[in-house]
Amino acid sequence: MSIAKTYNPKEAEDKWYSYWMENGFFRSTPDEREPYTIVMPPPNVTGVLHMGHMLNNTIQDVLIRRARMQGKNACWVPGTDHASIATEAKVVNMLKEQGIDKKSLTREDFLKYAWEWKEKYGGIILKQLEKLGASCDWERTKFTMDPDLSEAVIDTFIRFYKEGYIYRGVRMVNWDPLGKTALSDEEVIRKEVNQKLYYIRYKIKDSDEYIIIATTRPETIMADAAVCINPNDERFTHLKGKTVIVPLVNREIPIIQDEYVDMEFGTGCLKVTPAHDLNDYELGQKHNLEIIDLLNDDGTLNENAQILVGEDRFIARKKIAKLLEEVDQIEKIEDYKSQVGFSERTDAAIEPKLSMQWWCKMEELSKPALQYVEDGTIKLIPEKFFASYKHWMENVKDWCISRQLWWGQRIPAWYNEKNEWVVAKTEEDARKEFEALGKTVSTIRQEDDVLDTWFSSGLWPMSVFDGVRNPENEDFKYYYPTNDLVTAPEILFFWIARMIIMGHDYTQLPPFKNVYLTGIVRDKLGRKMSKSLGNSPDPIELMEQYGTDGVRVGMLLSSPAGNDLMFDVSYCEQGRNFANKIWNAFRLVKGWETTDAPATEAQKTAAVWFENRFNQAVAEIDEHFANYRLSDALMATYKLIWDDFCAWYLELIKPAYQMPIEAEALETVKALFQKVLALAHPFMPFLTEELYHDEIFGERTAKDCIIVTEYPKVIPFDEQITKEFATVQQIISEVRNVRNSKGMSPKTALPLAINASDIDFKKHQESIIKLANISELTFVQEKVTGALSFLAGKSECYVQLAAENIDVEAEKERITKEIEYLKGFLISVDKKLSNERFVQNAKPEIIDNERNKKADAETKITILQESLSNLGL
RNA sequence: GGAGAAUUAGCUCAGCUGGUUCAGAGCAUCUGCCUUACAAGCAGAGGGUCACUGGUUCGAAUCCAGUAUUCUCCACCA
Repeated sequence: MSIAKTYNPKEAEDKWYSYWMENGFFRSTPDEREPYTIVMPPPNVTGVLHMGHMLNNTIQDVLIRRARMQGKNACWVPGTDHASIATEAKVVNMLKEQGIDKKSLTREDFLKYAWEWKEKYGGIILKQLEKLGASCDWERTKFTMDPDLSEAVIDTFIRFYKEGYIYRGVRMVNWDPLGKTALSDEEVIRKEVNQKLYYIRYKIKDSDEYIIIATTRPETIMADAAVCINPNDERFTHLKGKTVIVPLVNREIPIIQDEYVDMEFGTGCLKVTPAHDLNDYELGQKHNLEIIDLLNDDGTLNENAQILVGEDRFIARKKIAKLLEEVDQIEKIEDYKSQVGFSERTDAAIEPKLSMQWWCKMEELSKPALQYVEDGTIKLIPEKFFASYKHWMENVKDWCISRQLWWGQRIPAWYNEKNEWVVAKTEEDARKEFEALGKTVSTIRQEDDVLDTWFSSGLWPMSVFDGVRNPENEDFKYYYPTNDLVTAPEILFFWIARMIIMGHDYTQLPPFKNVYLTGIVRDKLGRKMSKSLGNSPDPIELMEQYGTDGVRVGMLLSSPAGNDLMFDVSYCEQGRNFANKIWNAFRLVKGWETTDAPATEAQKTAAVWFENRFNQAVAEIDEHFANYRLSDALMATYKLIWDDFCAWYLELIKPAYQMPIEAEALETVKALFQKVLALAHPFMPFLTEELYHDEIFGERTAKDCIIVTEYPKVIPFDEQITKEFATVQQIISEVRNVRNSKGMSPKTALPLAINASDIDFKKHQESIIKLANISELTFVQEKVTGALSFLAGKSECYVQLAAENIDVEAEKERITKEIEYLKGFLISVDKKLSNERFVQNAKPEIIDNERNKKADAETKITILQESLSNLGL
């Protein structure tokens, strides 16, 4: 036999992936079948895929493959996301490394580089997904900046604008001085940072007195508009109505009063800098203060600062502190920890900044989106995420949707020479708009504003089917709403909430029914896998090493929904071993010669049992899938194959060495083998397809592939068969144990007697028991003396050994121990039963159960005690 | 500061509405085996006061309260 001893994944993977593609098995077009749709969360084109993507897409592939096999019209739409700021930051960096400054480029030139980047990395990503075995409909591959998707984005902007959800206004925004763009609240990551708290003396005008103010940001003092105290603060009553002098620039500012100020914190005095702090801004509005913006877009000081103009804000901070020290206006400096916002993408410290931006009103829009999840129209899996979803939805603020970038969909606003503006899809429309408003326009222009990436990905489930531009098209009507969305909990607000909001606004429907939230892939130490830590294995390398199927199994084995996954390569090893196990089971069957004979009694019994066990497992697996417990579904499959199929069924029907197998038994095992493979296919697509096509299973037509073969259906099974067989398994196990404990070789045949007075297994199972290398099997009506005994169910079994092999003392001890345990057990049962309150309160079936336990234990004790006394003979 | 979750074997996790699936699984460990599909394997074995303290109950890993530890999300205190 020339078949390899271990499974070699490489060959099978390349072969079958292209075969599936060539035969269009991933393709989906609307037909009369029930659709099953998943849209892939589009990975960013910022780089290559990491383990989190791999897990995510493996889950999606398992779901889609299973649905496909179940006869549904399975459609998995792949794609990538342009990831506006993230990609632009990467491209800018890449250019910088080549010595090119973004500023030196025109918009068009820059976009050319960006598109090149997208082609390169988008391509790598799609290749990685192929390697993973992802069975998506590649002909539907979309990119969030494809012309049709971009048009959908622009249409939506205009729609929302007309509906009154989008407006333009000057607000405090999160400004990223590195990306030089505004950010939404969600794109700001707060981190605790060690800072200094500077206590600065402000001189009170016409007085020798100073007032001391604590701040972490001395570089902003030149923009101070007031000093604020709490009106209830008695320490400062005498200062009411006075003014103070801002140090260094000697500007006079008022002392105002507001209860906002916390008397306990710092010195109880607050400097108010409306241009550079959200709270100060609000205070400034309230008290009508001057707004002095002293920062440029890139975080350097502008001429409003008067001093240190052009200096970076962090350098300026130190220098200001020094200057203040020189004029003796620093009281003290303390170490201080506080939360500072950082840009999610560029990691620059965020600057609160007043800026004209586009905003999306969220309050109205978010209501139906909350409703869907609240009433179960959309199910979050696991449910625990509902609480934070609800909280976010109920407290959502307006969404800043404009970004000062080039890479993205341009905001369709047009400006005339007077800076008046209209919203319109094209320049032509814009001119008409202006005309209609009676405004002159000679030159018309757009600004460098693009839309937040999440504005476009929010449309994803609709736009991939062209449902925004053309809601009546066949694809959209057929595939939408989609079924399952598989993604990370981190983007619950970024993405999921916005898809629901936008989907509802367009269609009055939820965009999907179930949201499966996967965990974060962490390393063994519990750290999130990241490039910077270098603790993330390269997924491609892993697949090379363990096989794609092995890696898929490895990832799924340890990832219950919503829980983080402590990833370790040992899981992949387990996956590889499992693939190998199936491979070798196949080798065994393939190696059998046949003889034209009917199956033996034992083979028939084993087959009946396994088929029943199989059906039982299918039901369990189905249940697990219904609850999105994929790791449990996989484990059930794993155990069915490894324990039941290989360790029991195949061992039981196996002919003696180099003997042929009965043809009938072989046919049965082949049929069952194929069913088992079908069950495993969603998890291990390549191995199962490879084996499915082996000649031992007969000729296959070109389209007869496991990927589209029928997935095992849930059919009734007989629990009694499983139970009876369990007794047989126990007997075989015990006999092995006897050999093991006596140091005998498995080849030693032993005689076995079973006390059939209380037989709870069928006689036809005799044939199975004999397979445990039993020299003589007898059924007796009474005790057998001078033998090792054990209980299987309620039947006592005896293995007759030569006297020297029986250690009477050890046997006595063993049996005594068992009796003691049973007696203790009996006492606890008796205690319950003699407790009046128990008998009164417990449900009747519970009481019955206790009575049965009691009877059982008593019987066993009797049997064991007899054995004990027999030992003495 | 607020909210949520978790804590069960060495590791990763199951244990639904309290009572034989109640103390489980996989991996790892240990002991035998290179037995003729597979040492990436086979046959066995050991291993847990169910974080802690109370409460409810005839009965608690399971329900309640508190404590401790850990994690996640949200939040503008200078």
